[in-house]
Amino acid sequence: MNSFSSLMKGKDFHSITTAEIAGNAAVTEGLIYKYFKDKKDLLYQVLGDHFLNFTAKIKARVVNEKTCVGQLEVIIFSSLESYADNRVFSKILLLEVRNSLEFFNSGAYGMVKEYAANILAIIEVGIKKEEFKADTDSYLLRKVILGAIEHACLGEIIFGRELDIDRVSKGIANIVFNGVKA
Amino acid sequence: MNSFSSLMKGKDFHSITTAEIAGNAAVTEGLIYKYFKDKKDLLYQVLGDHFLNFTAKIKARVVNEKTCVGQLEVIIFSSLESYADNRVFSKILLLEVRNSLEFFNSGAYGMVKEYAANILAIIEVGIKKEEFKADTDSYLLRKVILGAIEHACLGEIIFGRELDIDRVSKGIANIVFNGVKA
DNA sequence: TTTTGTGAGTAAGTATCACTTACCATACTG
DNA sequence: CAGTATGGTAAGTGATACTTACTCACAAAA
Repeated sequence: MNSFSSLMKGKDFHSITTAEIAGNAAVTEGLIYKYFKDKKDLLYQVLGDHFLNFTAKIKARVVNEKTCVGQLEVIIFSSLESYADNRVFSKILLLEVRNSLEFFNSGAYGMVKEYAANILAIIEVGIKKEEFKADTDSYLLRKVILGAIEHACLGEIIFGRELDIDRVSKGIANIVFNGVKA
Repeated sequence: MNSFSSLMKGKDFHSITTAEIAGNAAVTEGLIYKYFKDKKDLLYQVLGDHFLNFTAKIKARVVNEKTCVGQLEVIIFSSLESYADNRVFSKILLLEVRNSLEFFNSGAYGMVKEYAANILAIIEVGIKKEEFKADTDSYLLRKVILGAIEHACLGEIIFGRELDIDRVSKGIANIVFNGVKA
């Protein structure tokens, strides 16, 4: 998994060969298949590993926030931060796993679902506590937030652009919470 | 291209073989390489084809709208509609092409850039015309809109869920323009 | 002390593909 | 009619994900 992770820093999943992974780990190709069902399974397990840290960090920060607005702001900031700090993680999650249906039966996807469910719960509490408008569509709000986060990172991941996490996270929160209409 | 397109309805890019594409088109594998540099080039050309219709439809509709808010609403609605009506197009654009850097040198990506540039231009006019707050970050607003559109379609594309285009497009516009804070 | 079982590891395949090469035939064009 | 694109094929080839059959170390059991 370490060998694969470090190779992912430099190229995409498809252009990394099993021979390379094995060579880089100083074992033979066959051994990979003692521990992983196939190459994709290795990918999903590496993603799952990263996702554990990702959610742990977010959870630890969210508990310090009293308001739902504050909690969502923390989630937006922390997500952007994780994506920016961890290229391999974000490359896998945003660019590599989605094109194959297998992923959605993997353990890693279970964690994604949990993360998403958590956001939804916060939004629903926010509506009850009247922080948000009563007619807010919670699923849709989640989509807008998640979509904005992911799209904001794409340029950084694909072209290696710099991302001003603080500015972008505040900007997204501002648009979503207050709107842009004059 | 037709043969490949119809195969894409059922499975993902990687699990479609050149033999299948050729067989389905009743030609031999070699012929594919007379017209396309490689398998990915075929993918990009199919995407480019679809993208032409996509942008044509949007442009025709946008000219009928006077306000920038109205224009953006039309873009959101039309984008969702195209994604929903054309599974192959959206699968390719949202799930298949991004994982490889080659795409960003392809002609299809040029069209994506144009579409994105168009949205940015509308936002900037909107700021000047004071439809939007003066301190609106136009790039960020575009990211939020595009991210929301794309994320809203993912469930539909991946799991085949139904998408209520009218409700979702109105919902996205409402969140982005008016915000959700009570 | 002997036996048995198991996990770590390997070497040498094999099947599948994307892609190439060397041809063939037909229609148009100067 | 010669020459040359154009549309097409058949038969490779090399890379690569995955498999198989095997060794070895070593620990627990007998």
